Amino acid sequence: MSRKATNLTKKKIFEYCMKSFAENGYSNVGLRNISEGTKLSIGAIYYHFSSKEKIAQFLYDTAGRLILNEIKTAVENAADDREALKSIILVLFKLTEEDPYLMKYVLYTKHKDFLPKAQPICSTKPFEYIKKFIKAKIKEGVFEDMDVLIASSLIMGPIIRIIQLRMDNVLKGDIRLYAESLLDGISRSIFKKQI
Amino acid sequence: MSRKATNLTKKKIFEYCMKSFAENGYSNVGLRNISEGTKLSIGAIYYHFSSKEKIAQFLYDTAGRLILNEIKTAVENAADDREALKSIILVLFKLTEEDPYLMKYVLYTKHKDFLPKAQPICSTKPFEYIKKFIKAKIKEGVFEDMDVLIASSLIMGPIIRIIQLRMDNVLKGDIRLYAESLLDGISRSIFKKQI
DNA sequence: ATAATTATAAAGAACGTTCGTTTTGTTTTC
DNA sequence: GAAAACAAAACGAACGTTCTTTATAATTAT
Repeated sequence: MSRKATNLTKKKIFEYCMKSFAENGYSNVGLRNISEGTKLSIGAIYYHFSSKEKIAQFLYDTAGRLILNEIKTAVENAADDREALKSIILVLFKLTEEDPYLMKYVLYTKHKDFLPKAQPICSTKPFEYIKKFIKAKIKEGVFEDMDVLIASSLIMGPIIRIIQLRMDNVLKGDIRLYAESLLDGISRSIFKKQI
Repeated sequence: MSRKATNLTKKKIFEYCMKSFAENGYSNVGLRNISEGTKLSIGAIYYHFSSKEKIAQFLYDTAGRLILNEIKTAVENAADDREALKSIILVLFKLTEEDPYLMKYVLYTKHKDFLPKAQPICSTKPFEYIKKFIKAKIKEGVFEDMDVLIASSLIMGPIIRIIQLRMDNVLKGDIRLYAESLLDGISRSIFKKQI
């Protein structure tokens, strides 16, 4: 089956580039690096991707889609609002622990460097979805009444920061252990007080 | 005055590179770009900096020192703890508005890409200083008792996030207008409740 | 069913550019 | 006239991409 073989090599390119771009930066990874790392010829790589930029494009789209799906199902299956928030934290923390290169690629790579019409990370699909969720909760009166971007920053800011601390190896252990404590802090900052 | 002329051209290189690295990314800015942008020859640039990497190194150190000083004086002159926190926010927001390229360079540039033994942003001097401040406040019982890195994330995470939203032009206006609202949120998450 | 043909997949050398750096030379400044 | 400041050409290496060739698999014809 040639199709299967094709997909396998494409996956090999995908995985190596995700890892290498995340670790070394897009500009520091050349076609010859990719060729060595995947044990494929440059010709083979160009057979599957028409340019280096297309690889990055593909990584970006795939990563975005994956994260969005994970968050979506987590939020939709949550019992209440606090659980939904917890789910978001845990999904992102889980991805950080189990697929760190994906997370590094998404959060660290300056996509503007190679994607011509770059949408900043914060305008990407997963974050747009979360923003909508927050907007709804403010309208419902669950969250304190404030600018949605402030609320979004109060929620996502600390989460992303912890993830970065983990990726920079400042935090050495599994960050899922911090989820509850972080959730407490975030909750205090945005949930409306009970009277 | 030859020394003065030297410092002027060095400053010209400094300022153009700060702006250009921040906007286009270190790897996308070549010596020929710098030469054009500064109206200096490549030889002149190499007379002042022994390598391209040294320029980035110099920018990094200068920016770090500048931010640290601004934060230090702001915190030391604050009347109380809440004011200190507010000062940190306002100093960083002010820098974002008045020196956006410096802020972009510090927050966006992947320093690991060109600085061999890269210390992550979070371990940089200004952030270390803030971490110490937070640690003290936890010990004093001013902040809730929690892991210092969690507290640090709850404080710095939202601030940095707002700054990024501004730099990505998602937030269009002066972010200092959001300082109070952000401070409220952050305060709720970390200050110990009064009984 | 086997042979011929055609796509597909992969290899690797070669191309033209651009990169950071070096070298050599010229103009200033004291 | 010596040192400092700048200019500009040239260097080798590395870059992304293209081109030509070869092996393998799939399809068709006999």
